[in-house]
Amino acid sequence: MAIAKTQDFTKTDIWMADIAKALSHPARIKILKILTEMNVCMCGDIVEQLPLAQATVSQHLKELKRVGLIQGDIEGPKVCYCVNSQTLQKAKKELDKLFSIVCNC
Amino acid sequence: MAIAKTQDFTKTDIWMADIAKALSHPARIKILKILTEMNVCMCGDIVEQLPLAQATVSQHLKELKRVGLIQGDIEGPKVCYCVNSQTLQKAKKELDKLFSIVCNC
DNA sequence: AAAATCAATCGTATATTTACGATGAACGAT
DNA sequence: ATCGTTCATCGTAAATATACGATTGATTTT
Repeated sequence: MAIAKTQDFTKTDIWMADIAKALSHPARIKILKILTEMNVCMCGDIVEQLPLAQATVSQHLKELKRVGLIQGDIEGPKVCYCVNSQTLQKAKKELDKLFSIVCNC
Repeated sequence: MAIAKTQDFTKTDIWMADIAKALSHPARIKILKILTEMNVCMCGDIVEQLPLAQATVSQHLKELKRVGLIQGDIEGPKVCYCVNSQTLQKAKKELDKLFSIVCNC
């Protein structure tokens, strides 16, 4: 094996990249905003505000759920989505750290 | 055409998503850190610090260049890469705005 | 001029992402 | 029990991303 070649990425960098990936589609950024604006937050409501089919929106919600940026609570036939402030705060903190390293800002 | 269905994403959300996409790989996050740490910043130096082939690193650099997060100045046979503070600052600003909306943080 | 160095690009394989219609599962209402 | 609502999942197609070896082009060194 090579010397430095084999060194893997840090867990933090991997996590950071994963969060960034979740944010890497305008629909998902918009979804976060919608969830913040609205009191009620069913999938249908979100679909109405996006130029995408229900199946596609559901997929985007799944991706946001995967990294913990949102959560969905089942209420009968509906699912009430909301942002997960804890994960968002952690993401903000790590992003701040990254930006303070790479651009002193 | 439908009522709300056709409304497109905002330019800001698209830009934000694009920046996030550029950050959505641990190698690219690591590259930004390497470029910050090092005075000299040739592609070869970066390749040495990553578990990836030269061609792959070049591809990642291209993606970072695409969104303007880094720039590469040709110096003879070498290319001196460095972060673009201006874009990074703008990204930070927009991210801060997003986070203040979606999580009050 | 020839050789060496550096990095982009080409060609290619594989995996992932994005999008949609259709279907299915869960639940409330009738 | 049946029907309507809601949303996840399935199946699938197309596009994009990731990775690498090989090649090419540019430039410096010999």
